[in-house]
This record gives sequence, structure tokens and C-alpha cells, in this order.
Amino acid sequence: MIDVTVAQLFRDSAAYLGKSVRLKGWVRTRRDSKAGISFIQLSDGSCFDSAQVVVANTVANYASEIQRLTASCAVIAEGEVVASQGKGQSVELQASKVEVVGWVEDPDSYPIQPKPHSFEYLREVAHLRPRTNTFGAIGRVRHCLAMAVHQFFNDRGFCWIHTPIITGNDCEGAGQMFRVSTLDLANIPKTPEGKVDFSQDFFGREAHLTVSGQLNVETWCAALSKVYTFGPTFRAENSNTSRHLSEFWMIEPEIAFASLVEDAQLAEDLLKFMFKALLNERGDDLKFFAERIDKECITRLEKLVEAPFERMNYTDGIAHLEAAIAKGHKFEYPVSWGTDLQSEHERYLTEQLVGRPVILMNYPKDIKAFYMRMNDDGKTVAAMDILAPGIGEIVGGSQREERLDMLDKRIDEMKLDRNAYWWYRDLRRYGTVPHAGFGLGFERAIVYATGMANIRDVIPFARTPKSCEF
RNA sequence: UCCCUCGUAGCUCAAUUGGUAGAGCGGGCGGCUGUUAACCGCCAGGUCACUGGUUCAAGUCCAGUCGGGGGAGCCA
Repeated sequence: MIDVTVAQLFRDSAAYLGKSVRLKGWVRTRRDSKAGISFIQLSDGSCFDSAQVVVANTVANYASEIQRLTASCAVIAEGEVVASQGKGQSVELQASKVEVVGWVEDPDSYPIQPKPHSFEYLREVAHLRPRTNTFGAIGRVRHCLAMAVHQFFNDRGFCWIHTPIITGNDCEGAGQMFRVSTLDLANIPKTPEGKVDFSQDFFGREAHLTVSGQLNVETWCAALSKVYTFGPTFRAENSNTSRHLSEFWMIEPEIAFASLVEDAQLAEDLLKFMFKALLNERGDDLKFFAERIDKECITRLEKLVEAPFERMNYTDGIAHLEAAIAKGHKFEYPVSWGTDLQSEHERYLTEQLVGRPVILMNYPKDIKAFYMRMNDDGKTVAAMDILAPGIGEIVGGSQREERLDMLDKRIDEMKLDRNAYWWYRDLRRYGTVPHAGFGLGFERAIVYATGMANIRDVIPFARTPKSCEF
């Protein structure tokens, strides 16, 4: 008797023919034949497909238990692997014994049924949705992409740096932060001036959840040369869209002795590596997404992997948009050099003009962060965004300002406090070096790969404003 | 936060100008079949999101509240 997963059974079906094996999993459906046979679709999550377990009425608990099995009952099935007499599967398990490990109480109201459910509904039963086809596939795709990220960087000599989740910087500059505190909310200590006395808080100062590991990872970049972070990130913005989460995962590489050109190439190489791995390893799940979620998803990935990304200066992007307007294309918002692109503008460039991902580079300094490197024209900074059809911005990055005088100038211009950045500024005082990096939204990459419409459905437990039930 | 939209059985949805609340799936029982989202018959299952109002009469009209979704902004 050998323990096998469904994935192993189908991958090496010829080798298992005639062998006695044990499968463990959950019932998807049960079909009865009153001639004395029941068919159980058994899923263990190891691959997209479920296995067919054939149970004859000669099995001891056939009438007492097998015929009472409903969706999601947990069972252990033992028997011989035989060639299937039916269509739909190459092999099946001819059961000699089926042990019911866990029943479903009140099958009448069990929330997951063998039929399509709306994703909105499934979010309300997030603890049970992994048992559906779609979310099982999401789980495996997510894992595959995460492993590909680590393999990509490891192959290229990067070190994975575990940047902190809790940060004492209230100056990371990427948006609203969640406060971390152990103060008694009903009895908050105050200073003589009437302000909250954070010196009595856990860390003796204000603390928040990180909105980016970039500033921290730059310190390790200035010693290990090639580094990256891959971890959770938190934004307390009141964003209610299909592209935003309050807690999401981000990949942030940082490379020393590098410019924006190498940075953009790294981002392109990473995305292509991730999606190649997905095409190679999760064909079963992608096939499902192509059939049920988004017809284009496989061809879109194949196209992305093959063709070079389009590179375009911000200034040229504006020119393209103005040309489109001249030809009669209507945008809701006006286009002019110096303003940030609206969603509709990004969509036009990547979806209509190019039809592939676009790397937009060298943005006006006034719409970008203080740490981005000033270009020689004095008007633009060495920033880049990668815009992807269907989701918009998937990567945001830049070459960092490595010259202390220029960095200080930008900190002052943006009315930030130099002292708050003392250790970040130290990096420019002690062996500074040109360096660059970017942030890749992990869930946005999954959305792109699968064609799932809402980012809340590509993370196991979505955190969004007014939503933290599970 | 702003704009739009939706809320009816366990789930997916229907219910005409305001006039007794319906189907499919799922569940139970029975039938049939090496079945494939199986099929056929019967049965059970509803505070029509909540609160108030208009009306002889409200799932339907009005107001408010709560919740879901889409779009925008912010960004990844």
C-alpha cells in the first residue's frame, strides 16, 4: 500500500497501474449507480483534477456511509489503480476500503456546492473557498509564482533580505500607515502639551506597519550588492477598487552599481521568468483559467514571455497621447506634460497603442518621490513604471539619488525633515554608489497571469477597508 | 472619500401597470444508469437586508441606515 497524491497518480499513471495505493482527500461529488457502484470525485489539492474513486456495494460500509457522502466529506480511500472504463480520466481507484474521516454536518446548508458560485459570495466564506476549483488553482499558481521569484533572484546571486514589518519610520512616503501600539486606547497617556505620549508606548516612539521595504533594503544593497525583499506590505488608504488591498505582498529588488537601464531590464527579466515558470509548471490550472475565467490568459502570457517590453520616455508618452487626441480620441481627463497619467491614459498606451507591457521612464520630478535620482535636464527623475494591459501599473521603480547634496535638496524641496532620514542619508556619506530598484505588486502579477477580475480573489485572505473577518 | 449600481430559499436567479412568493441547482426519499456539473419523480425549505413612510393593498413606490459590487482618486 503506497500513499499517493492525485497529482502523482495522474503524472505516473502507467507506473501505478495494478498497484495498491491510498488516496486522502475531500469529496467533490458522488454519483451513484443503483446497479451497485458509486463514483466519488476525490480532490486533495495537489493538482487541478480530482481522482475518480469507484466503490462497489461489496465494500463494507457502502450502504451505511458511502451512499451518505456529500461534498467536502474527508475520506481515505484504498484500492487498486485500474484503467478507467469511463471517459474523463485515464486511471481510477477501484476501492477496497473507504474510511470516512470527517463528515459534513448539515449538508443541506454547506456553503460550497458543486456548481459555480459568485466570487462575491465566496469572499463571505473565505475559510471554505480554497475547496473550489478556482481558489485551489489560485493557491497553486500563487505558490508557483512565489517560488519562481526566489529562484530567479537566487540564480542571479541576490540575497533575500527580511526587512522589518514594524517600522519606526513615519516617513516611508508611500501612503497612509497602520499604527502599531500597545497603549490602552481607553486611557491614552498625554504629554504636558496634551499630545499623545509615545515615549510610554511599546517601542518608546511611534511605530507603524511598513508600506515599503525599500529604504531598509537599500542599506543592505550598499553591502551585499544584489538584494531583494519579498514580504507583506500594508497601506491604510481607503481604497475601494479591484486593484488595491490593505495588506499585500511586494517584491522589491535593489541593485548596486546600476542605473535605471539595468533596473528596467531586471524587472522585465523577472516578469518573464515568473510567467515562463507558470506556463511550464501549472498548465492544468492555466487551462482552467483560460476556459472559465479569461480566454486570453495563456496567449497573453505566451506573448509577454516572447516579445521585448516597449520602452518609452514619459515625454514621448505624453506626445503619443496628444497625438491620439488630435486624431479624435476622447479622454475624460486632459493630458499635459508635468501631470501624472490617469488610468485611462495608461490603458491607452499599453492596451491600444502598444498592446503589450510598456516601460514608461523619466517622469517629471514633481510627481515622483524624493529619493529618485535627478536627471541632467533638472526637470525629470530616473523613474520607471511598467504598465500592463488590463491592470495598469504593475511595477514602480527608479534609480536612487546617490548624491547627498542632491538628495538633501529634494528633501528640502518636499518640506521633509532631514533628521528623520539620518541613516538613509548616511548611506550617501559612506561609500555611496549609484543604485536602483523597483517594487512589483505580487497580487497584481497574479491578476495579470490568471485574468481574475478582482485582486481580493488572488490572496488567501483579503484585507480591505471594512473587511477583516477571517 | 466621491459617483453609479445591487440586496428575494443553503446557492444562482425570476416575479408585467403595486394585487396570494416561483424555477434551477443543492438537501431528503424513491426510480434508473460504468457514472462524469449524471438523469427522472416526489418532499422539505422564505422576517423579500433593516427601519420608517405612501396606499384598500408594497418584493415592487418614497426616505434613511447597513452590506456587496463596479468606476474614480491614492498606489503596487
